[in-house]
Amino acid sequence: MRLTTKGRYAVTAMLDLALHSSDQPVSLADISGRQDISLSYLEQLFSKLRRNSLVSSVRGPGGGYRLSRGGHDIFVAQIIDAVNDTVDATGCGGTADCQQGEVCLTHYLWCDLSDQIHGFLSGISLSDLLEKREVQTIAARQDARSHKSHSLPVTEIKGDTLPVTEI
Amino acid sequence: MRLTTKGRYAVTAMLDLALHSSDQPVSLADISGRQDISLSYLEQLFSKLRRNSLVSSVRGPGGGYRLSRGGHDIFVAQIIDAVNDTVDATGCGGTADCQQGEVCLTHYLWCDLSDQIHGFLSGISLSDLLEKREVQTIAARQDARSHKSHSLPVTEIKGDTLPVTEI
DNA sequence: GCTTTACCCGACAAAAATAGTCGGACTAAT
DNA sequence: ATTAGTCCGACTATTTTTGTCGGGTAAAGC
Repeated sequence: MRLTTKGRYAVTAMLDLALHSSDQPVSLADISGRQDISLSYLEQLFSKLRRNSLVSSVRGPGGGYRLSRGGHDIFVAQIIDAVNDTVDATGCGGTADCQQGEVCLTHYLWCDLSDQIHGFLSGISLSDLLEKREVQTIAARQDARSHKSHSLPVTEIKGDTLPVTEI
Repeated sequence: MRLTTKGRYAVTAMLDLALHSSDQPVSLADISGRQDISLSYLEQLFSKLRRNSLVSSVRGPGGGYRLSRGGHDIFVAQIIDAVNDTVDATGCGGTADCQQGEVCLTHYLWCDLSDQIHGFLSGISLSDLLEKREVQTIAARQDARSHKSHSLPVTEIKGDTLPVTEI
């Protein structure tokens, strides 16, 4: 599993889709305008998302895309996996053509971590993200009403020093 | 936070360092040989790791690198942050020059996820990974002794379908 | 002191991934 | 028929990754 801007675009687009879901499907042009992602790039991404049956498409005028199922049943890991066409970059491709025991050791160490991250992201659904935001939006509004500070209403998970800019 | 092969190299190298720690520092040439990472690339990575005081260096013959502190006090997130020199790729660089409300909304949604992942990786130390591996190595040995099957002794976290190849 | 072994550092270059373009299909509603 | 949209492949530009090269500097051992 990799975590790049490509995955971010995909997740963002899916969130946009979840956010604007109604009886009408959402066109890529809309998403492109709202999220500032190029239309053609979105086409590439949604082609993969559709093949992984995360979205369904409606062609013709008034067409667009819909989530294939409820947001509570679509997980971040699935989205990222869908657009990242798994290039096995471990050298030893699972089939244990791993040469010296040492190499394999740390290779497996990394796989563990990879699995942990994947498992973590498999537990976060689109709905989870939306609900979280819902709560925070309200909180921020209340906060703004009371003392209009607190410029970045972002969840603080562990009291870290990280800048909240980039994943 | 991004998750690419660069970060994997860094974590792998740090694990190697933790694994071979003794009174003698470990040379990059050793790590390069064991982990099959080019020496010059390792130099680049360790330059950043040193500047982030995750490792300390000893120059001259017999020199090399050491973990700057115990493995239980070095976390995966720190390593990945260190080598990934944070390029703020959100467009709106935190200072809220984010234009239309919509854009900001999903932007923040993504930041949430980013923070969650970061928090998750901030909770995993080098020691955690090593201990986990320790347990599994023993388990695999026992397994091999009994019925010599079970070719990939990797933790199954959530009964996922993912191939255990790449993070 | 000299040599050797390492870290250090910046500039450069190849390769890969990302991001985006273009042109042309096809589909269905109006 | 026209039009608004998805679809699709090929092509290109940009950026990031990955690695090379050449030369430094510090310290140990002779």
